[in-house]
This record gives sequence, C-alpha cells and structure tokens, in this order.
Amino acid sequence: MQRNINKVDVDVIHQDVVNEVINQMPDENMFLNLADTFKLIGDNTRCKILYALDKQEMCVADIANILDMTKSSISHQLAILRRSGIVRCRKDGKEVLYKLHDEHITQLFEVAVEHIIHRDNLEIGGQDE
Amino acid sequence: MQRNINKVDVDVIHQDVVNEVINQMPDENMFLNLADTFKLIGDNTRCKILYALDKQEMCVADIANILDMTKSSISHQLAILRRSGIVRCRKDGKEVLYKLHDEHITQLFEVAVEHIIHRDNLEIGGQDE
DNA sequence: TTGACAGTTGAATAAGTATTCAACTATAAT
DNA sequence: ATTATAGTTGAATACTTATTCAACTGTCAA
Repeated sequence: MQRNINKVDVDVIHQDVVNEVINQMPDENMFLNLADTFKLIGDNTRCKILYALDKQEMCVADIANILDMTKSSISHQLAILRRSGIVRCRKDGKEVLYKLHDEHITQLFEVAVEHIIHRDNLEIGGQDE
Repeated sequence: MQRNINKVDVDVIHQDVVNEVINQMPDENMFLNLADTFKLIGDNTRCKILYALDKQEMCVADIANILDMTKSSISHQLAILRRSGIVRCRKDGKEVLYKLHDEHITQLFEVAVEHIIHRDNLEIGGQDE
C-alpha cells in the first residue's frame, strides 16, 4: 500500500507487526474497488432490486411494483447498477428489461445471509466465544 | 415482503411475474440486515482495517500507522465495527488489541476480489458474451 | 502524585447520496 | 398526427456519515 504525507498522530508501537502487515496489504486501488463493490450492494433498495433480478429478468415498472416505489427512483438506482456493470438491460418495445449480469453477486448475498444467521444465533445463545 | 401504502406510479405490467417474484422475496428485515452488512464493509477505511485485522491482532496505534490516519478516526471506525460484532477487543495494559471476529468477512472479501478481477478482465477483453 | 501515553468520545463540519419532482425522449396504438 | 405509456434524466431536498478537533478516561513510570 502506498504511503503519503504523514497524518498519523502517534509513534509506532510494534514496528515489526506494522511492517509485516503493510507488506501483506494490497494496493490502494484494490481497496477502492472493494469498498465501491460493497457500497454498491450496501443499500436497501439496490439489495432488493438485485435479489429480484436474480430470480427473473424484469421491466422497470414490475420492479417498482415489487418494491412499492416510484419508477423514477428505481430507474435512478438501475442506472447506478448498470454503470457498475452488474446488471444489463435490453429494449423490448416500450419496455426496458433488466437482468443480473454477475454470478458473484449471488454468492455475496449467500455468504452475507450465512453471516447474519450465524450472528443472530450467537446473540440468542449468549456470548460463547 | 410486506407491502405498505402504495407509492407506485404505474400499473403492473406483468402481474404473473410480479406475483412470482414477490413470493420469493425475503422479509424487509432480512434486506435491512443485508444492506447494513454490506454498508459496514463498503467503506475504504473499514475495508483496510478489516483486511489488516484479518492478518494480525493489533492495537489502535499500529492500525493508525498502517493506514496513515489519526488514532481518533481509527477509533471511531473500530467502535462501529465493534458494535456490529465483527471485531472484538481486549485490553493489555495501556493498549487495546483488536481482532477480527467473523469468518464470513474473509469469505466476502475473497468473493469480491474474484468479482473485481473477473470484471476487469471483461473490460480489457472487450464485451464478449 | 505527577506526567506521559494509548485510546475514547461528542460536537461540528464537510462530503456523499437516495428520493422526489417535473420535464423530457421514445415507442405503440388509435 | 395525436395521445398514452414506459422509462430516463437533472436539479433540489433531506438525510446520512467520515473525519477533525478538543477534551476526556485509564494505565504505567518516575
């Protein structure tokens, strides 16, 4: 990871640990991509849209109906998803049909659902380890 | 998924499709949890912190050094991660040592990295498929 | 007990963003 | 041609949130 002007307000506590971890860190660009990817999915509306499009190719009006929202807000969110490349669309007469175009998104949802279930189980069961 | 007051500004285009997808949608709460989970990881600073803590248990000052940021901002972000339960901490003298406490986060990173690499390959190779 | 250090915290600021609204384009039907 | 419908888009608003700053707590050493 690239190091710039020093913003740190402390001396290093464990220089060896710091050095070792710095060597294992990917570059700044990879983190920007990672954060952007999660940010993209990290919105209630976009979560629902992606989940719905994973089941079925659909037009904007249908998605708006399923999510109980306006066409405009759905269209705005679809534009964001389209620009990022994780959904594709095609015209069919007056309609525009959207579909999911990324097998990894489904995987991310599956892992996250596991995470949530696991976390909630721990909460109910109390703090064992 | 629960349906409330109607915000939709369109009639349903394909009622059968809409009904089928609605039946497959998880409840609102699951989507809130999903979005919150991704939102948590969807930040450049928190991405780096989690990635670093995945390698090594560390104190706040070390993390601040690795990310080249102030202790204060790191501490704020660690508090968010701690509240969500994906990191744990323990005191050791004057230091507070943090570590990752969730095996799924590592998995999410791995899938997301695959996604990014796959996406970038497609961009370079042009629009095949 | 005094000083130094590691970390936390609350308030303020600044930057980002989701939704709304209104105006717009494009396609289809009469 | 005209009208209705599906969808897009830009600007405005309201809301969220990351970082900074300053003051604070708790722990260790002298």
